Amino acid sequence: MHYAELIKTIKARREVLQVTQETVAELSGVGLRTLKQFESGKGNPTLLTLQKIADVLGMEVSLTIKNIAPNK
Amino acid sequence: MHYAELIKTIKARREVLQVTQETVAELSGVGLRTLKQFESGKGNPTLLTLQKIADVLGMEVSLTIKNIAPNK
DNA sequence: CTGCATAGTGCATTATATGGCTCTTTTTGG
DNA sequence: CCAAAAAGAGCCATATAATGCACTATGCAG
Repeated sequence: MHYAELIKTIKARREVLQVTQETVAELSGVGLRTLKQFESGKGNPTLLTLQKIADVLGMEVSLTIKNIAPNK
Repeated sequence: MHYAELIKTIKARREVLQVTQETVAELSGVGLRTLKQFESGKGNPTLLTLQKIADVLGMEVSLTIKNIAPNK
C-alpha cells in the first residue's frame, strides 16, 4: 500500500464506523492535530502513531511480501 | 502485527535475502544508523522510513482489518 | 589467537513529528 | 439560506526521529 492508499484506508474505515476525527483522537491517544494532518496527507506519522490510530479503528499495520502479481 | 513482530519480519526477510543492513540502508536511502536502531528495537520509525526499508526487501506496509478471530 | 565482516551503541546535530490553540473552510441538516 | 458539526490549516513550543562518526561486540574463517 502506498502512502495515499493507507490514508484512504484509514479515512474510509473511520467513515464506515461513523466516528469523527475527534473521537478517534481521543480513543487512540493521538493528538487531534496529528490525526488531521495525517488524514489530509500532510504528515509522516511514526509507526507508533499509525498503530494507535489503526488499533482504534479495528485495524492493524502489517508487512506483507508484495508478490501479489509476479508475472501478470 | 505488533511492533516486535514487524521488526522480526524485517530482520527475517533481510536474512532470507542474504543482504546486510548496510546494503539495505544504501538501497533504501535510509541511514544505516536508523536501520540499525530499528532492527535492534530501539526506534520508532516514521511511516516513510518503514516503507523505504520494506520496499527494498520486496515487502510493503499495509493496513488490515483485524477480525482474524472474531469470536473464537 | 588474529583478522574481517556484520551488527549494536554513545554522542551530538539537524530535521521533523507531535499536539494545543485559534481560525477558516467544507460538509451536513433543517 | 443558515447554523452547527466536522475537517483542514497557521503558528509555535517541545519531543524525538534521522543521521554521521567513532567505538564496541559478536560471529566466523584460517
